[in-house]
Amino acid sequence: MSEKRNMNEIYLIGDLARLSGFSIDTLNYYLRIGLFKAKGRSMHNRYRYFDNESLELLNKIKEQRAKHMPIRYIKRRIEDGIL
Amino acid sequence: MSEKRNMNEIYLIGDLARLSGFSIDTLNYYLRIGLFKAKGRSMHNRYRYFDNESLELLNKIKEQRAKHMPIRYIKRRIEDGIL
DNA sequence: GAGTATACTCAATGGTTCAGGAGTTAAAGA
DNA sequence: TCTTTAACTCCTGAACCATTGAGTATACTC
Repeated sequence: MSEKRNMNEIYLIGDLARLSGFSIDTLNYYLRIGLFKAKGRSMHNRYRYFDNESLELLNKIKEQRAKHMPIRYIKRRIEDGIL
Repeated sequence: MSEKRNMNEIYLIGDLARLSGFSIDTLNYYLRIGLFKAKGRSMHNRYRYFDNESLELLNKIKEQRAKHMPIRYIKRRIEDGIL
């Protein structure tokens, strides 16, 4: 009942933008610089898929950015598994 | 290693068409008449998601259609859990 | 044989995604 | 102050998806 993990939702970038509050442009930028990655991709049209884990990460990124933490530091924290 | 189930792939209709051999038009028709259903949908753009289970069902449908089994019978078999 | 049903197939419209590149604004550095 | 850098933001073109409605070929029914 109170399980929060594994809702198994799937999102495309537009959903992720709506749910995270970031603009699609910002998300594309973040993807371009490798701040976060898609969980999968359509082989047919290269559309990217995301899930709730992507969303959780974006929420953390949002918090950090709200505190003016530079992206390069956020990126390192993610890579180091701290975030 | 030899697990065949739960590959966790996600497909859009174009992928499904390529993988199943049905045309997108045919798949849209099958969806329209309810022969099979999408596993999910983007709330943002209403794109439909499918998975390997969808693909397996389509392969069964393909077999039946190859034997000229009318769609209404196939549909009933699916509903009855026979197929 | 004419009419109907089945199973697609095609076409049009509108919104979405991607990739790439260029523009912008504010802050930091020299 | 002038120049860079950071972090977006905007734009374009090609491909894709959804929906709707109309067209078609074959099979079935009367």
